[in-house]
Amino acid sequence: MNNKQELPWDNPRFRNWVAVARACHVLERTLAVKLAPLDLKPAQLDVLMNLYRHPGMSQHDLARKLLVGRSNITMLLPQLETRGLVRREADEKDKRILRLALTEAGEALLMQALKVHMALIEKAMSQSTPEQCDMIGEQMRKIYEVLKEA
Amino acid sequence: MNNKQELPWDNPRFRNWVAVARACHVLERTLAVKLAPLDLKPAQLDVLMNLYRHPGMSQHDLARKLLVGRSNITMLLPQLETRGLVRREADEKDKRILRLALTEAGEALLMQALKVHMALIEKAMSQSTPEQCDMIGEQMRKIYEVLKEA
DNA sequence: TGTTTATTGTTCATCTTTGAACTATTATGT
DNA sequence: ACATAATAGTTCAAAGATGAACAATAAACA
Repeated sequence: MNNKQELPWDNPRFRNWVAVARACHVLERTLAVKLAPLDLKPAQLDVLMNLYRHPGMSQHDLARKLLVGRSNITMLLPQLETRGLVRREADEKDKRILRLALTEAGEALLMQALKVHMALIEKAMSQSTPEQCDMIGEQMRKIYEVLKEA
Repeated sequence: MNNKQELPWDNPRFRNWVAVARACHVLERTLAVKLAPLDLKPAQLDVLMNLYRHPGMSQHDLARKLLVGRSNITMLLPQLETRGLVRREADEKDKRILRLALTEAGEALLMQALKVHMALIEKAMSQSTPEQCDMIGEQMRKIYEVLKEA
């Protein structure tokens, strides 16, 4: 029995995916540093971004979008609410649900943070041609679809 | 002053990078689930993989490879050492350094874990043609190089 | 209607991760 | 040689993430 059949490192798919993971990791890390002056962490930025795009989301919806547990959201939101960045109000029809939205301050801070985030992504993705960039996005969306219900 | 200049979501680079991040996140999450039967976490697998490829590494080297702090390694290794997966021995010339290597058991477990990891990556990357796959890897390596010293 | 099942959000104990301060050892510069 | 700086690893306290158990509410169904 040959345990070393074909080492993963000889497999292009493996090597290339490792590169993807490393690029992600280093960008996330860099983002955390650049976001520090705004007193914002990547996870918090993710929340603000999603609330901007989908105002009125429930915490459950948000958790699913962010691929984290509901308890994570519960722990994350009070910080943002206390800072006056996020508003939380009970749904009229379904008293279980809390509807989430950005405040003006939240939106303003988001815009600042987006500049930082955008600059970083520009730096990263400007390595590729527009065609390459779109192709990468397309493949990644496929991967997400394939894996999300596995 | 126009705060909404061009919203990031209108920018292909932004949207495509978000897709990359999401794909990474969901694959990492799935890997954690599939690795659970081996009582191994993704972070631990990363350690085993690196020690397999670079036996004799120091903890400092390992931390840099994994993009984590040194203290993280200090907390991570004793678990693996106690389970008999990793060996740690002092360097002769430089008494500060601990040289790391896999044990036989560590290598055996790594091979099992790699099958799981490989299967997952196959599932993800088989969405793309070999050319697309290589291109993605190439671009991601560029991104890593650009960002790692920023 | 009344009972059972699902869903939303919270709590809590546990495990990770992190960075700053610390010790021990080696390198550097005078 | 001696003082200073740099490096490897550890410790520790604080912050984050996770999942199971729970309370409140709503939905399903008999």
